[in-house]
Amino acid sequence: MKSKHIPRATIQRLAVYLQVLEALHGEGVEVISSEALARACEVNPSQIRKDLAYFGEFGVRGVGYYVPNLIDSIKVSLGTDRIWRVALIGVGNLGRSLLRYQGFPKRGFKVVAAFDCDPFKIGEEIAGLEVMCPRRMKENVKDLSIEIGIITTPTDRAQRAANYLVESNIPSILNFSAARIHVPNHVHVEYVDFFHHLYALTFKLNAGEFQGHDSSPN
Amino acid sequence: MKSKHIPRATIQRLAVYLQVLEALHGEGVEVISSEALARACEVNPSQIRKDLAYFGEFGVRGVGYYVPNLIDSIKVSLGTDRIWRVALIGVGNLGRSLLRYQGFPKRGFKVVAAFDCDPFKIGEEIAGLEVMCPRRMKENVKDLSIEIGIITTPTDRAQRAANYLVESNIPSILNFSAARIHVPNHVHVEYVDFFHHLYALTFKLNAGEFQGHDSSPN
DNA sequence: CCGTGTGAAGTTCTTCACAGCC
DNA sequence: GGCTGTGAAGAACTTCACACGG
Repeated sequence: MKSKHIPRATIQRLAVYLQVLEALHGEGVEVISSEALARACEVNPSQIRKDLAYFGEFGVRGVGYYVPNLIDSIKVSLGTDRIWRVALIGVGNLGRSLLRYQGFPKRGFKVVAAFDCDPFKIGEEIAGLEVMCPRRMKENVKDLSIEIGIITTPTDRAQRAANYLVESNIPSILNFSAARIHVPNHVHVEYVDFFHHLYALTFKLNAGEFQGHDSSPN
Repeated sequence: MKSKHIPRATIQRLAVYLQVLEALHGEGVEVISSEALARACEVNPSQIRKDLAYFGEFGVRGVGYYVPNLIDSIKVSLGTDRIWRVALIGVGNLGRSLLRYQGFPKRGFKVVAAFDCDPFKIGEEIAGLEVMCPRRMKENVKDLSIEIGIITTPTDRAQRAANYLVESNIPSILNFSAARIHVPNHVHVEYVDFFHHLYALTFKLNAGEFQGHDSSPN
């Protein structure tokens, strides 16, 4: 199986497999079957084999998957076998936290530019980066080959931030603001909002009230 | 259509509709058709009607949806027509940011307890909450009727944090750590990890390289 | 013999198309 | 006339079941 359309859910699961595999590798696990990995990830074993099959044949029949190999293969599949260069726009609380966050490099990302339109913030240095004016984004970013823009502005500034990123030819956007943003078709957008997950919980909790709380059937 | 199984994707979309509707209401929009809302949310109009139909008949044929009504109906559907009480465990950078975050009340949540096992943090006051020892969680939480626990510990402490929450009879968990956690069946878990979204972007960017960057066909 | 890789079957979710109602 | 609500059709995703190969 090769180069068909790949479900979005597959990509999300690959990210989960990767995390779990790295934890297992840290514990010294060298080989794992789809069944064991499935238990750890709480998915169906066939699902794992199918997900991996989109990208190649990484396992050994009768044996399983060699963990370090599989980690590398998934990284290649997801495109995180290299460092992606990121710009951030919106240096509020969240923006600052992300700029200071240490975990980007080992996951394959590097923040190389920060923008905010507040004159009091422009020129400030955070985590080794000087905050710049977004009006000059295009020229400042030209030689940085930035592939991802992160929006951490307030809701009402998000669309303007997106416009700056698009004008600067940044081909993809991770949007932490609560606003829906509109961009040309060739620009990829992902939304991050943990309230969506909270709503998923409140919905399930509400539903559970009618069905009664029976305990785990094990 | 009533009380069938409701797709998880529907819940996520309802959260999006809610955000967009609140923005529109702020702009003075009083009535909206599924088609107009669909454009704003970038989904199919039938999808919206179907999603809403799971919960009732909120529209008027020939007219559309009355925006304030629809906002209220979606809140009831998601269970955010009231305040949910939340406990947080893990007072690191992320935990502190969340404790200080002002946006919970208007989305229907209130953080009422904070825990960390670091003796230097226990007793510290953050945003009006005293950090407590998780070993005493069960007794401290008994009369707080907490329904959601948020895990913001480092990866290697996440399972222990989850155990404390489960022992304290907190029925649902929002996990910001990178660890998969294992809990009894009756406990609901949601995972928040923005790297999943970054991987979705790197995957699409990689895929695009082979197909070439053609511009928006509009 | 065991676990992967994969067509086929099964299930779930989305979109269509139109009846029903304001 | 216009837009919702919804059964039916269609598309997408997941699971099964077994052939294949180490």
